[in-house]
Amino acid sequence: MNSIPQKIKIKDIAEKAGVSAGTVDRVLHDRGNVSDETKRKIQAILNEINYRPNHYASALASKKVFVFCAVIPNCEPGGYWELVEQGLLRAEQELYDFKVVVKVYHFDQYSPDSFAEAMEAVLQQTPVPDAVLLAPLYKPKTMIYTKKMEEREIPYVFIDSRVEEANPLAFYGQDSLQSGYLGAKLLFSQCSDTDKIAIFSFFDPGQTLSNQIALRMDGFKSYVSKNNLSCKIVRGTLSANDQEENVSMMKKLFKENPDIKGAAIFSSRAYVVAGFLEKYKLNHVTMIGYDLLEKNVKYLKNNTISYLIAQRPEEQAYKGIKAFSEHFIFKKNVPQINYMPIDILTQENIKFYLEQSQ
Amino acid sequence: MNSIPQKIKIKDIAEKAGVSAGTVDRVLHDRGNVSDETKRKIQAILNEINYRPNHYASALASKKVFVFCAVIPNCEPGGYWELVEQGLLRAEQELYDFKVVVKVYHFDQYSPDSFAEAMEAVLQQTPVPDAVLLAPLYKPKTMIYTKKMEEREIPYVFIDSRVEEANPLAFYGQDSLQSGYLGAKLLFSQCSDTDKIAIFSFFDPGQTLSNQIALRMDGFKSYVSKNNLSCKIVRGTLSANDQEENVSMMKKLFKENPDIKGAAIFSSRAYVVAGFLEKYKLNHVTMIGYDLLEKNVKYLKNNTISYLIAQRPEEQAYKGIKAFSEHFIFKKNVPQINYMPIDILTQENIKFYLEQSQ
DNA sequence: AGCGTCACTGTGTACGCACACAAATATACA
DNA sequence: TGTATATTTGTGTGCGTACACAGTGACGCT
Repeated sequence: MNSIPQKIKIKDIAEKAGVSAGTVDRVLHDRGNVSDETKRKIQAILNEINYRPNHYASALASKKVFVFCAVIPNCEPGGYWELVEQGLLRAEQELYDFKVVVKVYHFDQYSPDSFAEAMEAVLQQTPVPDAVLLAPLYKPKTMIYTKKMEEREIPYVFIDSRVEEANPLAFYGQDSLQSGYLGAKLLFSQCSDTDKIAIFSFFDPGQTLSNQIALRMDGFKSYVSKNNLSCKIVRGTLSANDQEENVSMMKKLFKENPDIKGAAIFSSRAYVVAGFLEKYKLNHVTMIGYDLLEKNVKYLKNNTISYLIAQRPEEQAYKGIKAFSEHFIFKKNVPQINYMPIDILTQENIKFYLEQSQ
Repeated sequence: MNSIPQKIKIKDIAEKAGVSAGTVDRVLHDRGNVSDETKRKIQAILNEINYRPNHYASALASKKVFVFCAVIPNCEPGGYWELVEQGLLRAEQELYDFKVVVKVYHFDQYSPDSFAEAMEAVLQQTPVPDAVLLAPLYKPKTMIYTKKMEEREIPYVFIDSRVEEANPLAFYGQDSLQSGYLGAKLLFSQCSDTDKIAIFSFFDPGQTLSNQIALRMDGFKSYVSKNNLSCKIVRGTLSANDQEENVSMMKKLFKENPDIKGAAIFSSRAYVVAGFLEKYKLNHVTMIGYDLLEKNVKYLKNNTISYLIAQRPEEQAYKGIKAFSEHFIFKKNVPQINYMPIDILTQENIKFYLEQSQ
C-alpha cells in the first residue's frame, strides 16, 4: 500500500556494514575517529546504495543556528531595494524551522564608506555570520571585504551586480549589458532609426555607483552602433533630491530639442522623467525604463512609458539566501552565475507580474 | 548567543494550560475526546500566543503518505507537455521527504474519451489519490470528474486552462485572452496597421481542443478591433501529422497573397510555420508565436520569429503540486486563481529564460 | 600483572510532533 | 454502594538524525 520506495536510513547502512549508527554518522560527517578499514567499508556501501539523508530530520536534531547577514542599500518606501528586502524576509520565513536568521544591514547607496562600515559591523558581530549576501555596488571596497571573508571561510553571495575578480558562492542578477541592449531594441521598435533620443542619468560626481547603470548604457550604445543607427543622442543629468531643478533642466532640454522622439533612463527612477513627460503632455515621446516599481508602473499603465525592463529583485534576494540554505543545509552545489530573466513589461502584461510577488 | 526567538512548542502550550501534550494535540487536530472546558482553555492560549507548528517535525512523525495524481496529455519529446512533466517531477523530488508521491497519467490530447479513461483510472486507483492535478482540455468531460471529486472531497488543481464552473483548489495558467491581445500588439509593433496578416491554426474538426487557443485568437482580434486596425487577415489550416500537405498549403497561401507581412500562430507549434518561412526565405514576413520550445527558440534566434510569448509551463505544474503540499502539509490557504506572467521572449533575452528551467 | 592511554565504537537522549495505548475520572445503572 | 461503561486525560514510543558520552580492547609502560 505504501507506494513510497523504501528509504534508506543511517541505521540500514549501519546494519549492512555491521557497525553502529554512530559510526556511520562519523563517516558521513567526516568527524574522524574511525578506523580506515571501517571507513572504507561504509563508504563502499554508500557508493553502492543511494542514501539520501533526510535534511528535515537532520535540522531537527541539530542545534546549529544559522545566521546569514545581508548588506544592501537603505530601502526607501516604494523603491527598488524594498523589493530586495522583501525577498530576504520571504526566505527567512521559509527557513524559520531550520533555525535560520537573516540579519539585514543597510548602507547609504551614495557612500562607499557607509558600505564599508556595514561590512565591518557584519564581520565583527557575534555570533560570527555563517554567510553574507551583499550588493557589491563599490568594487574596491567590495574587494577588501570579499578577501576578508575568504580568509575566514565565510561564503558570500552577490546580488544585483557582481565583481568578476571575487569568488562568490553564487551571483543572482541581470546581465546589465544585455538589458541595455534590449532597451535599445525596444525603444527603436517604437522610434525610427534616425530619431533624436534623450538619455537621462543621475548626477554622480564621484563615480560611486556600480557599473550596472553604466553597463546598461554601454549595451544601449552597442545596439545603436551594431545596427548602424544614425540617431542623435542628447543627455540630461538629473539630481537625486532637487526635483525643481530636474523639471527646469528637462524643460530646457525639450525646448532646445523639440525633435526628441525617444527617452531612456537606466536607473530604476524612470518615474522622474515620465512624470515630466506626462505633466507637459509630451505624448509623442516614446520612453523606456527599468524596474518594476509602483511609481514606474503607473506611467506604464497610462502609456507614458512604453516598456519597462525588469530584473526580479525580490527573487534575487530570495534565491541568494536560499543558496546558503542549499549549501549548508541541503549540501547541494549551487550554480555560481545566475542571470535573472530580462522581463519585458508592457501595459498588456504588467498585471500578471504584479501578482507574482509570491 | 542563540538569536532565534524562542519557539513555542506543543509542550509549552500544554504547560501553560495545565494539561498534557496529548490533549493539546487533540485540540490542534480537532480529534475530539476533549472536554469543552479544556478545549476552550487551550484555544484561548492558542489565540493569545503565536504558535507555529514545525511542519518538518510533523511530517517526520506522521506516517501518512500523500499520493497526488496528475492527468496531462502525452508528452512528445521537445513538446509543450514535456515541460509540464518536468515541473511535476521537480515538485515530487522536493517533497520526497514529506512522503509525497506524484503519479502521472497521460491521455491523447485529441481524444476526450482518453481523457475520461485516465480520470477513471485515477479515481479507481488504490490508494485513493489525496489530490488530482489536471489540464482540463475538455470542458464537458472535465465537469463530470470535478463533480465526482467534489463528492469524494478530493481537492483538484487546474493547470493550463480552467473551467469556470468548477471549484478547484487552485488554477495556474495564463490569461489566454490577454496573451492573444499582447500577441497582436507585438506583431503590429513590427507591421503596419494596414498590412495583410496570416493566422495559422491546426485542423480540429470536433472542436475538441480547449478554448485556450480560441481565446488567444479572440484576444488577437479584440486588439485589432479595439485599435481600429484595417489589416486584412487570411487564414491557413495546418494538419497535425501531414507536413507535406502543410508545405503545399503554405506555398499556395503565400503565392496567392504575396503581400502578407505578418504571421501568427496560437498553438505552441510555431516552428511548423517558421520552418516554412525560413526555407522559402520569406524574410519580409514578421512572425509571432507561443511557448518556449526548443524548436521555436531556434527560429527566434535566427530572427524568423520576432517574438515568442511564453507561459512557464514547468512552473505551472510545479506550483500546482506545491499547492497540494501547502494545503495538506503546511495548512496554508492557496490563492485560487493564479495567472502566470505573460513572458515576452526575444532574441535578446531568450538566453536567460532558457537557464531558468529550475 | 596492573595501570593508564589511546583509538575506536556503541548507546542513549534529544529535536518537535503524531498517535496508540494506558490511566484516571466521570457517569450510568443495578 | 458497587460495578460496568463512557469520557477525558496522560504517557510512551517512534519518525531519522546529531552528538555527547560511555564502553571496549589494544598497546606500552612501570
